[in-house]
Amino acid sequence: MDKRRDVARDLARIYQTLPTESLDRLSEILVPMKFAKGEQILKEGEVCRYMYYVYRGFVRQYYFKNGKDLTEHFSYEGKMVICIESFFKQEPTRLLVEAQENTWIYGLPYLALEELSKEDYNIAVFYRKILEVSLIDSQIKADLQRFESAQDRYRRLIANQPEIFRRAALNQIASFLQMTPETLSRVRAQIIE
Amino acid sequence: MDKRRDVARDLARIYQTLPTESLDRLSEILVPMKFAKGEQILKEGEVCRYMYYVYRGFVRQYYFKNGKDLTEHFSYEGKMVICIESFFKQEPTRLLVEAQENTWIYGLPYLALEELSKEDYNIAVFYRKILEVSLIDSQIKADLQRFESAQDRYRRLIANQPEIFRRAALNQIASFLQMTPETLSRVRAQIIE
DNA sequence: CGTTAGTTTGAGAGGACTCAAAGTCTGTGG
DNA sequence: CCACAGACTTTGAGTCCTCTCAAACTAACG
Repeated sequence: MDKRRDVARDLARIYQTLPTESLDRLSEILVPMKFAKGEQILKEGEVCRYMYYVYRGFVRQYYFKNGKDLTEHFSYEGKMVICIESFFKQEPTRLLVEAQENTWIYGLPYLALEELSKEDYNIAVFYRKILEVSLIDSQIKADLQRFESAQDRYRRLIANQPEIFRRAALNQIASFLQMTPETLSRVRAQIIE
Repeated sequence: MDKRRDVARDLARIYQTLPTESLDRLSEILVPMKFAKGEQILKEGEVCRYMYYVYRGFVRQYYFKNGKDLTEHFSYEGKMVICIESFFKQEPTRLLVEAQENTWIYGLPYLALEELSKEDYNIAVFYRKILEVSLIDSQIKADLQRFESAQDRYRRLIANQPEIFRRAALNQIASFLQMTPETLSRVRAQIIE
C-alpha cells in the first residue's frame, strides 16, 4: 500500500492546495523512508538532499557547540524538517537529524522538486510556500526569543506543543528552549506551585 | 533615463542569473520610488506590496514594543528590504520602514512577481532564491544571537557592516544589536582602549 | 541491586538591565 | 555668531536573571 498519495494530500493542505494532476506528480517524487528509534536521519558531514515530512514518529534536529549537544528543533506528525543551509546550498550539514522514536518519513528530493517545479507551476508555488512558511516561522521565533524570559518560553512551549514534553527528555527540551537544564528545572518548580 | 534595466541586472547578479529575455521582463515590473530623508516608506497598518531593493540611500525597519522604538534591520545600497509577514500574507504590517537618507528604491510588486513567475520559470527560480537567501540569513542571525555576548555582536557588526556606524544613530544601532544604549556605550568604551 | 544518566537543589558569579544624573552635540532663533 | 533647548551619549549604582560548578537525589535498565 503506497501512502504517498495521502501524504501529498496532507502537504497540499498544509502549504498550498493543488489540482489532482499536480498531486499525482508530487506523490510520485516522494521518497518513503523508515528509521528506527535512535537512528541518524542526517549525519555529520552529509548533504541534506530532502525536505523531510514526518508522517509518524518524533525527530530532533541538533548540533554540537563547544562539545555540547544543542537541540535546534523538534518535529513530529505533520511537521516538516529542513536543514536549511545544507538543503539550499547542497553542502555538508552542521545540523544533524535523529529519530527519537521509530519514524516514517516522506522525503521531498531537492532535484526532483526543482525539476517538477519547472514543468508544473502549481508545484513551483507549493515549493515557494514551504519557504514562505519557514521564513515566517523563523521571524516569529526570533522575535519571541528576543523578548521572552526563560519562564515565558517554557509556558509558551507547554501551551503550544505539550506534545514535546511527552516525547523528549528535559535535557533536550532545555537546550531547545535556550536555557540550561538547571534553569528549566527551576522554572518548572516555580510554575507547579 | 530608465535605470530599471541596471537594477534588474544587479538583482540577477545577487540572486539568480537570468537570460536576457527574463531580465527584460523583470525590469518592466520594477517600480522606481523616491523617498526624502525621514519619510515613511511603509507606515503602520499598511500592507507591504513590494520587496524593496535599495538602489541609493539608507533605510531602517523598526517597530514599537512597550512604547520603545526598536530597530529590526538596516539596509542600504544593494540590499533588499522585505516585511516578511506582511508581504507574504498580504496583511497589515507590524514592521515600519523609514528612509534615513534620501533614498531611491525599486519595488518588486507582489502581484506582478507572482504573475511573471507563472509565465517565466527563470523568474520563479529568481523569486525563490530571494526567499532562500532570506531564510539562510535568518537562520544565521538567530544562531549568532544565541551565542554572542553584547561585545561580540558589536565587534561583528563593526567588522562586517561598518557602513552602519557611519549612517545610523547609536541609539538605533543599540536596539538593532539587541542591547540598551547604555550597554552599547560601555561596550564601545572597552574596545577603544 | 548497582551503575549511569537524568533531574533537582544550592551557592556564588557575571552580564546586561533599569533608573538617575552628568556631559556632549547640534541646529535654530535671536 | 552665539546661546540655549532638546536629543544623544556616557557614567554610576544597584538589581535581576541566568549561568556555572558542585553535590544530592531519582529513575531506568541490565
